[in-house]
Amino acid sequence: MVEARRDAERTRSELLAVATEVFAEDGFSGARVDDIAARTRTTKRMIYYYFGSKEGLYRAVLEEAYRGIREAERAIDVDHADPVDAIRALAELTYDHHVGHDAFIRLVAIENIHRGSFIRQIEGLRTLSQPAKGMLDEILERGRAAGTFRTDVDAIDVHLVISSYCVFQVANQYTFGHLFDIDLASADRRPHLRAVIGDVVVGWLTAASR
Amino acid sequence: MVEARRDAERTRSELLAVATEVFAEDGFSGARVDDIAARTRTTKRMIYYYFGSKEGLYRAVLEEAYRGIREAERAIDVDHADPVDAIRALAELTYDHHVGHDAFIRLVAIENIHRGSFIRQIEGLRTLSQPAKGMLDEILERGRAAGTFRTDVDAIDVHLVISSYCVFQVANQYTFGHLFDIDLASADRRPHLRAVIGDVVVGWLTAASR
DNA sequence: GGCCGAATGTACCAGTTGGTACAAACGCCG
DNA sequence: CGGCGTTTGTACCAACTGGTACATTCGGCC
Repeated sequence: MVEARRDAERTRSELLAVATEVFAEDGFSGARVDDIAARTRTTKRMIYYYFGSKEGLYRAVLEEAYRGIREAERAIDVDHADPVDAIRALAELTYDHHVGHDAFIRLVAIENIHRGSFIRQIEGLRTLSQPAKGMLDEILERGRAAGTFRTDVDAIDVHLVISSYCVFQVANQYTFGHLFDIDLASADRRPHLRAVIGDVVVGWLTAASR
Repeated sequence: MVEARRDAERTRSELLAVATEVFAEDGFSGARVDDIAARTRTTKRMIYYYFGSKEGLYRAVLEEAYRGIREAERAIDVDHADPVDAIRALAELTYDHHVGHDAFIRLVAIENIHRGSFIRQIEGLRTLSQPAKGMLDEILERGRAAGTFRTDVDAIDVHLVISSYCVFQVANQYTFGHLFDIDLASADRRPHLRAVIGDVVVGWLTAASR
C-alpha cells in the first residue's frame, strides 16, 4: 500500500507543489501560509519544519521552478545545418516553451517586483543558464562565418530580444490584451505570434550592420 | 501663506503620490495602508475619506499612472518623411520613455499579477491607447506604399515587439541581470540597447515577407 | 458673529497572519 | 520488544492590518 501515513519526501514535495501554485497566483505577500497548508494533506506545522519560514518556502519554490525550467530548456535542441533555420527554430521553440510555462513566468515577474532579492540568495542558478547562451553563440558564429548574419550583435542581445517577446506574451497579456482588445493567449492567434518572433530575429540578423 | 492647514486637493494628491510609490514598491498586498499614511502629512483616515478602501486607492493610483503615461507618450512625435527613419525613431524613443518611467512599469507588472482585474474596472483607458496605434498605422502604411516594408505585419505586431523589448528592460532587469551577470540599467549600455531595438524593427520590417 | 457642511484627527477594534510550544505517533535498529 | 530520533498534529499567541466610530476643527456664507 502506498498510503504511507508518514512519508517525509511526499510531504515536502506536496508542500512545494502547492506553494508554487499559490505563490504564482498571489505573489509573495498575497500568498497565505494557512492557505498553502490547507490545500495539502498535511499542516502548516510542516512548512516550518521543512522550510523554516514563509520566505524559506518561497525561496525553495523559486529554486525548484528555475531548475525545472532549465531542465525543460535543455530539450530545446536545434540541429539545423543552416544558421538561419536554426535561429528561427530556436526563437519559435522558445515561444512555445514560454507559452507552456506561465506559472514560471509569473514567479519570475513576482521575483522582479522584489528586485530579485530572493533569487540572489540561491546558489548555482547562474551556471544553469549558460547552456542557452552557448547554443546561441554557436549558431551566431556559424551565421557570421557564412556571411549571412550581421556582426554587431552578440548572444545576449539575441537572447534579450527573444526572451522579451516571449515573456511579454505571457507576463503582460492582461494589460496589453485589455488596452488593445486582443487576446494574446488565444489558440487561433498563436501560429501568427509564433511566426512573428521568428521573422523578427531572422530579419534583424540577416540585415546589414549599421 | 501657502501653509493652508486645510487643503482637500493637496491632501488627496499627496496621498495619491505617496500611494503610487508604495504600491509600485511593494505590490498591492505588500503595501500597507498605515505605511502610506505615515509618509504623508495627513492620516489613514483620509485614505478612507477620499478613496473608500485600500483597493479604491490602488485603482486611483493605477488610473492616474496610466493617464500620466499616455500624456507623456503623446509627446513622442515622429515626423520623419522616411518611414524607415520614422519607425527607428519611434522604437528608440519608446525605449527612452520606458527606461524613464520604471515606477509605471512596476505598476503594470503588479496589475498583470492580478490578471488585470483592477484595470478592467477603469473606464476610458482603452481609448487613451489609440494614438500610439494610429501613429504606427500611418508609418507602416507609408512604408508599405513605398515598397520598403513587408506586408505581413500590422501595427499591433510592431507595437508588441517594441513594447516587449522596452518593458522587459525594466520589468525583468533583476532576474535577467542576475542570471547573465549584466546590468541592463547601466548608463554605459543604454546606447547599445537602444540601438538594438531600432535595428531589430528596421531589419524585420525591411526584410521580404515570408 | 454664528451656522453648517466639508475635512481632519484620535482612539480603537475585530479578523487575520506568520509563527511556535508541546506532545504524541511512527518506524527503524539493535 | 524497547528505545530513540524523525515526523506530524493540535492548540495557541502576539503582532499586525484594514477599517471605523466619534468628536472636532476649519472656513465659507449670510
